[in-house]
Amino acid sequence: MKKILDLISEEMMQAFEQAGYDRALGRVTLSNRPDLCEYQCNGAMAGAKQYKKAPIMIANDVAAKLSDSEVFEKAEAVAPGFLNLVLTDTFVGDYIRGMRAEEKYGVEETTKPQEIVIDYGGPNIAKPLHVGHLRSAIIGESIKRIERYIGHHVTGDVHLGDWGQPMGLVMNELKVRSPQLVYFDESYTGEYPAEPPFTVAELEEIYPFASKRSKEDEQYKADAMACTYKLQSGVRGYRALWQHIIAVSVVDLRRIYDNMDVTFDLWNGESSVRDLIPGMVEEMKANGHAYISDGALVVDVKEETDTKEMPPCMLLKSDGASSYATTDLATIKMRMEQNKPDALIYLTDKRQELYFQQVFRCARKTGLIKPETKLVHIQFGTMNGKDGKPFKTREGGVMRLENLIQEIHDEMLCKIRESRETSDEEAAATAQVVGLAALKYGDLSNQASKDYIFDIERFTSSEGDTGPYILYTIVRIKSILAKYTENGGDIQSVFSDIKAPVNDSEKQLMMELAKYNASVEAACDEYAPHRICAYIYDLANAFNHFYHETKILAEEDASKKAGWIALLALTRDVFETAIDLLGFSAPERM
RNA sequence: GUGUUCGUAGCUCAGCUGGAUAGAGCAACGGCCUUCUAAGCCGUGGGUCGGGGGUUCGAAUCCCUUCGAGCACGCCA
Repeated sequence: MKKILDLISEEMMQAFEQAGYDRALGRVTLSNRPDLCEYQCNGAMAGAKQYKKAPIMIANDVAAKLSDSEVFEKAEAVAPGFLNLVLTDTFVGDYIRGMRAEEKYGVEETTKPQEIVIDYGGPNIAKPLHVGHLRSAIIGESIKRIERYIGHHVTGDVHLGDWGQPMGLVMNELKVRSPQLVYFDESYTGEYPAEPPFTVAELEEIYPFASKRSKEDEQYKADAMACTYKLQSGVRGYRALWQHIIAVSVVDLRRIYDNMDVTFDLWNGESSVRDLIPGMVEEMKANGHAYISDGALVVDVKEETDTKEMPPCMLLKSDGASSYATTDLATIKMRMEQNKPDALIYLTDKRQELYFQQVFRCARKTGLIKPETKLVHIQFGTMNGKDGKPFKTREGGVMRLENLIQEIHDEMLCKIRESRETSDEEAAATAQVVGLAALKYGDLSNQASKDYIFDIERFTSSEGDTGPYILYTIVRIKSILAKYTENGGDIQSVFSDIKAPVNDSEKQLMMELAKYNASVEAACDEYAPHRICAYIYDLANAFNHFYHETKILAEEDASKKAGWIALLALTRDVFETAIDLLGFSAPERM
């Protein structure tokens, strides 16, 4: 279905053409003076030079051609040369009825579905998720859903950090605490126990402990590095123990991500590509891209047009160990082989911008990817506290993601208790749903690339541009529809009874609904979930205004009422689809 | 130092390829519940768009400059 702005522009372009002007001047935009008109066209002013005519004369010529338009109720030329436009009720009503008839409410699926791998989440094994992991998970999940909705084939990969020094640290500490474990007996040849010798809680306590000690104790650090080496070189017991660490961690990670409605198709990690690294490095050496510089093996990624220093991409450190870039490059190699992607998307903190430039250039230069493969780094800003500095706990430490979610949940529960009587069970369930929406909406409504201030009070409030406000609006619609059904109405039978709007607030609501396809497509093209947030916020305002002005269930004119119920059902469906793209859902009541 | 992002109302943020009086929300103040969820709606006050130049009929938006802040700059991931 064409976008409403395109349809209107088409009508306007015809008028420009008929009046003897360049049709390209007929592009229409949303009005920036809603008190004067709904849409506007500034083409007459843009064309003034070209035709050596006063803009207002051009505008008058064009307006004359639109006097009997079926699209424009009013097309008025105003000084100095604006064309102020108001749509006909019929045109708006027809457009909305058209939306209702389509499965995706006017959004057109792409004609060229792409294979996309999106790399987000990025948790580390044996380390608890903290607030730094929040944005990657939330934004990545939303972008994945949006790209899928538009028709691409998307694979989400969590890309675990499961192969570096942290693994050695944890294993070494386990060895210090329980040297008798069979995993450390290198002469042991039997089966290893199926049960892990530790719990998640222990694991999470061990890592920070070991990390701290390794910075103070040289010998300890050396032992840990030896453990890392034994793991990476495949010593049986260490591999078995490592498997346990991964298994225990992943169960816990899945639980937390599940609670956030974040799901991954692949749970690959850095270790998944360990066997690809030597071959890849050899290849890069052989084809002359990689060379030794300051003892390290690097690939030059400078380009002529660079205005800044561009350090080379490092494949092997001077001690011969692989680095972050090496596993990322090997992962690209693996994905090219397994997924044959048209695009690879990464979500990380914006501080990694330069790093990803290096990796991307290296991948292109060395032919790891096809020339037409898109590499996209979506970078996001920091989540800050009210002081504008990176978010910390009251004690000044890094806050665990679980604790953050718990705080939101508790705050939400409080608000529910204040506003209405419910069972404990329902209150808890509602707090869960609304809290998640508050958190996700609070994050996604900001432009991803910018830092933002995390404020529980603000995010959980139902006033203003917040998740709870959106959900409350949806709940109001659902409530009316539920009552309509209770009173014997059948929503399905009036499904497509949408009529031309009868009052201004209804027309405003319809015009907001009509922007759905353009908003979703913009969000998709720009990888910008905040576009959808802005859209549903406007939609919620338009609906609440309409709701206030119009008594729907009390309406006696059956045909009018049927039209409104149909409009409400569409509004609800658009809302619920949109919030699903953002990664949350609405309760039935709140 | 080099590069990069940013600076819009007391606070948090919009502002699409330059266009008519710079928009929301929060906070403040004032209205609206016997009628579909008041977690709502309506209204009022509040801005030299960091400063200074320039391009343009027209600049928050484009260019230059200056001040201020964040971030990144080969062996951490």
